[in-house]
Amino acid sequence: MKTRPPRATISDVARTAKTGKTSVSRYLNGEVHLLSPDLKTRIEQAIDELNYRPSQMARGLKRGRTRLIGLIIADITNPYSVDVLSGIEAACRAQGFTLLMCNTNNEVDLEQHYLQLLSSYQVEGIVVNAVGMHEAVLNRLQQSMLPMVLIDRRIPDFACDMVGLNNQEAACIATQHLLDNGYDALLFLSEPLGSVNTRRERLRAFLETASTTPGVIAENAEVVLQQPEQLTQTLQTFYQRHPGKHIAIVAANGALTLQVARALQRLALVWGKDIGLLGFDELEWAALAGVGITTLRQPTWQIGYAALEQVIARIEGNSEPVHDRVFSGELIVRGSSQPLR
Amino acid sequence: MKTRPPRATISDVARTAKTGKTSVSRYLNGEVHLLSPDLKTRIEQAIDELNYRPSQMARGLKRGRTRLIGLIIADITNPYSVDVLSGIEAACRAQGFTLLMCNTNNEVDLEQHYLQLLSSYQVEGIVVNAVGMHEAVLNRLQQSMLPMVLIDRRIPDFACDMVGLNNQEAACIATQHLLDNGYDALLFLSEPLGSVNTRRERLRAFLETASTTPGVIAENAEVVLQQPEQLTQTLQTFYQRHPGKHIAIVAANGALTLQVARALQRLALVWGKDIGLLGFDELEWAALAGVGITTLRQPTWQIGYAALEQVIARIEGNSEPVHDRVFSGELIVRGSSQPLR
DNA sequence: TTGTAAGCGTTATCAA
DNA sequence: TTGATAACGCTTACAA
Repeated sequence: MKTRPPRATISDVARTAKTGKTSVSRYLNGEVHLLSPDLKTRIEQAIDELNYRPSQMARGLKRGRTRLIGLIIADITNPYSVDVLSGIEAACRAQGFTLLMCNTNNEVDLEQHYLQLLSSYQVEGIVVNAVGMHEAVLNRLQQSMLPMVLIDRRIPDFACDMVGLNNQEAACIATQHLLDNGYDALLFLSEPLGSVNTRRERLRAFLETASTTPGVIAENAEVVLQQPEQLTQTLQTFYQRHPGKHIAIVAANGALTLQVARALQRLALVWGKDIGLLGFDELEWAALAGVGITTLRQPTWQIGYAALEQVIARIEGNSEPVHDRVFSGELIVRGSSQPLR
Repeated sequence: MKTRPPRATISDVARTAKTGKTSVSRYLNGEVHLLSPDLKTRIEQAIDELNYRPSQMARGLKRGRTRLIGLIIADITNPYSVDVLSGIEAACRAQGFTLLMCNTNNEVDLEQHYLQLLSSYQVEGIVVNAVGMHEAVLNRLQQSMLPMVLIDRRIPDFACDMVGLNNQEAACIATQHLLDNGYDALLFLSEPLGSVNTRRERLRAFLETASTTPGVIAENAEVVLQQPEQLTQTLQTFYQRHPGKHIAIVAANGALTLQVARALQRLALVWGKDIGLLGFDELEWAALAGVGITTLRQPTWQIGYAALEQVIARIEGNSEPVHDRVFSGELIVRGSSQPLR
C-alpha cells in the first residue's frame, strides 16, 4: 500500500554530496572546523535534499552511546510520579537524552524483565522512581550495573545516589503546625513501614516533634492502600479512643490522603470541624474537598529534574562519592488543619 | 571505579558453546528445530553462564525491527493521558514492544523535534495521544510516514486510525440526565472549538438533545484553561442571566471540570444546591468535592490498550481501510446533578 | 582538508 | 545440521 521510501543513509548523503562518509560523519558530529566551506555546503544541501536523519541505532551500536535513559516507575497512576516524570522529561529534553519508560505496575517479576530490557537497549543510565514501589521490587534493583539514581527512597545497604524530600524537616514542619493549632491527639498514617526510609524518617520526626509538647498523644498506624475498610476501622477506633481531644490525622503520602478523605467521609467525620487532616503531597483537588485539605507540597518537578541531572553527571564520568540530594517541602495550609470548634 | 564488565556478545556465546554465531542466532530466534539437542544445550548453558542478552541496537540495525513504539503526548500532567498511557503500557508489555515516550508539553516545535527523534530511533509505529493537544501541533503530525494511531481526536483531512470515545452517545446521555433531573438552563463549556472534532461532536449532541425538551435553554461558551478569571466571569454571567431557572454546567473535559469547580467556589455557588454540574472524564476526587460531582467516565485504559493493538496490527501489515474505534462512556451520577432545591 | 577501511553485534545468504 | 561471511549504518583510526 503506502510503501514509504527507505530512509536515506549516510552513504547516500556522501554520494549526493560527492564526498566520503567520513566527512559527512564529521559534519554530523559538529567537527565543522575540519571541513572546507564548499564541502560543508554540499553536505548541508545533500542532507536537506534527502531529508537525512542519522540512525541512532547504528550510532548506538558503534559508539556505545545511545543517549537513552531508562526510567522505572512503580505506578504511573500516582500523581506524584507523574509530576516527577514531567521534570525528568524536561531535563532529558534539555540534555539531549530520550526516555525509555517502564511501568512495573508494582509487579515484582516485571521489574526484573524491564531491567534486562533496558540493558538490551543499552540505556546509558537509569532513574528509578521508587514512589509507591514495593520493597521487594526495589531490593532486586541493585543488580543493575548501570549509572543509577533513586527518587524518593533509598535501598538499604546499597550505595546509590538519591534525590528526594527532606523528610525530617517536612514532617517536623507539618507536625508543629498541627500542634500550634491546638491539636493534641495525632495519628500518623502510613503504609507498612518495612525498611522504607521515607516512612520511617517521617514517622520519627513526627513522634519527636510531638513529644516536645507535653500532654500530646502521638501514635502511628500502618495501613494498606488497597484495604479501605481497614483504614476506616483504624480511624474510627482512634477517634473513639480519644474523646474530648482535638484529633488530627497525618497521612504519609498523597494516595493515602485520598483514602483517608474517603474513609472520613464514610464515617461522616468532617475534616476541619470534627477532625484535623494533613497530608504529604499536594493534590490538585485539595482546595475543593470541603474546607480544603492542608498538604505538604513536595517540589516534585525539581526532584525529577535534579535526578536526571545526577544520572547524566554519572554518565559523563562524575565519580564523586554517592550522595543524597534533598529538597525542602512547603506547607500549604487549608481548612482541614484549622483550630477545631 | 566500578568498571563494569563489557556485555557478552553473540560471539562470546558462540565461542563458549564451541559453535558459530549462526547457530546461536538461530537459537535466539526460536528456530530450534534446526538445532541438534546437544548443541541446543550447549548454547543454553553458554548464554546462562555469560548472562548474555542480545543487543537490541544491533538487532534493530540489522533487521530494521526495533520493537520500539513512539508515544507522543501533549500533556503528561493530564490525568486522562496518564490513564491512557497506562493502557498503552500494558499493551506494549503484552506484545513485546517498548515505549519511547515524548511529552510535547504542547509546544509546537517540540512535536516536530520529537517526530524526527522517534524516526531516528526507527520506532516501528507511533501513538499520538491528542488529548489536550493544541491544534497546530496536531496538524503538523501528518508528516510522519509511520504507522500511526490517534487517540481521542482526528486530524482534519488526514486519513488515520483513531481510537476514542463515542462522543455523540456520551454527550447525549449526559445531557438527557440533566434534563431528566429538571435542569432547564444548560451551559456547555469547552475550550475553543476550532476544528477539534471531539469538542464539536459533544457540543452538537448536547444542543440536539437539549432541543428535544421545549423551554430549555441550551448555550455554549468557549474558555481558555489558563484564564480562570475569564471562566469565572462566564459562569457568573450565565447564572445571572437566567434567574429562576435550574442552571447546570457541562464541562467538556476533566481539566475543565477542575477549573469550573474552582470558579464556582470563588463565586460561592454550591454545586448540587445552587447549580448543577456534570463533567466529562472521571476524577478520583469527584466524590469528595462537596456533594460529589457527576462525571462521564471514559474507559481510558481500554482506549489506550486498543490504540496500541491497532498500531501493532498496522505494523504487522494489516491494511484494511482506515477506521475509528469508539468506546461508550459511563455516566457516574453524584450529588452535583441532583434535582435542585 | 579529505577519504579508505575496519569494526560495533546482529541476521541473512549461501555453501558445506 | 552447521558455520563462514557479508551486510546493516554509523564512527574512527589511519592514510593521503
